[in-house]
Amino acid sequence: MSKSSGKSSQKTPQAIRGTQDIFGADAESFAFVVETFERVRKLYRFRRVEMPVFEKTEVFARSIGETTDIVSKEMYSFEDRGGESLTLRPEFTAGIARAFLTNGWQQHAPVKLATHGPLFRYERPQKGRYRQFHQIDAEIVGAAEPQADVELLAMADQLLKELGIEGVTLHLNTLGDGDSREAWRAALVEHFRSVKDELSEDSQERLEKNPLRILDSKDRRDQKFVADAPKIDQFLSDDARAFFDAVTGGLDAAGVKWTRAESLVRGLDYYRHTAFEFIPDEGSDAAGKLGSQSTILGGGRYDGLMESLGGAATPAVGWAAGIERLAMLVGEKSETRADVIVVVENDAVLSKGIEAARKLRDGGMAVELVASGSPKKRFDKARKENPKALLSFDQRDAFQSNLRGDADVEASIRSILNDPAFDL
RNA sequence: GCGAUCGUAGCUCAGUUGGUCAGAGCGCCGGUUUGUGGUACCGGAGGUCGCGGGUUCAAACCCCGUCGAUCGCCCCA
Repeated sequence: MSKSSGKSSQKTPQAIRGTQDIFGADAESFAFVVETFERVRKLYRFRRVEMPVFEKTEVFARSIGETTDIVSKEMYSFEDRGGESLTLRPEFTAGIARAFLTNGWQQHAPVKLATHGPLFRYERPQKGRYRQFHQIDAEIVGAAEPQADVELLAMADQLLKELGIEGVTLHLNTLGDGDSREAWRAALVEHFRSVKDELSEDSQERLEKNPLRILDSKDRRDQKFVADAPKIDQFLSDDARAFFDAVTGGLDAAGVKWTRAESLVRGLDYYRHTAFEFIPDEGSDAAGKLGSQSTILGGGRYDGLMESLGGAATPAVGWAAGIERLAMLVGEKSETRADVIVVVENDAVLSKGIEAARKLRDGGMAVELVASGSPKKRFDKARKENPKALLSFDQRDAFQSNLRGDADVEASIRSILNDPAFDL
């Protein structure tokens, strides 16, 4: 904005609530998370998949569960010009299931898939929570065996380690198979209904909508009833029991530390068997950085999902993690230093600066060219950036150059600009 | 949808019981030191103190509304 033009009378539009413009150190942390995920995912041979950001609304409505908050009030839905209801994806799993069915990926099953990108949920923004947020996601589709759960969790565990995130523990539970889950749910409803009047207002409502979530309640009034609520273990079929034992046994073999969380349930209707969340330990550094958003990676098995979309029964297991939350835990990632800053101290030698910068970049060096502003201040400006080497060009009586910096970088520069014209 | 806190230059913030309170640092622009130098000095641009009402002789400061941000509840990554 120049002095003569002054301020425009136009009002600058504001960013949409709950969206973010990520820049600088935060953007570096974000990129570090994604790059680490990409690296680890390849170690486990998960295949990259790109998904559309929006789908027909029914993809999410039918798979996630009509009564969940996500579907009933948190979706970004709109009609396209043909009058069809479309929705910006609130999660990855439903879209992946749809893609699996419509593209005939059964032929690849079991298939390990990984993706990442933006998701959208119409919620109140707060710490670590946005309306447009970003996740990394991993799924194994078409694998019924507990070994798939183990592999998936081992990858998650290794990812967190490679991100350098400490003080986080895998909380693990089983919801049993469909019948187990329903029996348990019925018993829970009965248990809590008998003390309904003593429950918190929120939990009285949960009793009708989503009784399993009463187990998660933070309200003191609910906790004593949660303690002696029926446990899923009482309702597990032999198969479900064996499945869970196989998962925990595999985790031990893989060296993944875990803890049983009997009251851990996930909000979405499609989960069966394994449910898990990586949660910061109480009082840990990580817990402090995340505020009230405690789960950094969560998922489970969703054997019933494909059928809800009209496909054949297909077992699958997956997880997702919020990139923003992970980025808060990986610490400051500073932007990389320049290898060289080329300073043009006199505009008469500008072309020489441009030429040198290009040649150095061709040679694989990260180069910044400083050639604007007060000529006398360019050098100091470059020094402040703390490059590995500093190359300055000037023209007084004659062209002259000056190079100083780390010995090895200096040597590379001299060999790349090995031309008398640069006077090195 | 509900609650709490906050909203002063591009950025981070000062502004005492309402009366030179429109400021500092950083950043930006220009200049000095006639120089091979990350330091210093001088000067400049830039703000209707989120917006709109109200109280008052007088409001950035008090009251109401509104918008926005932040944090929390619900829910969830």
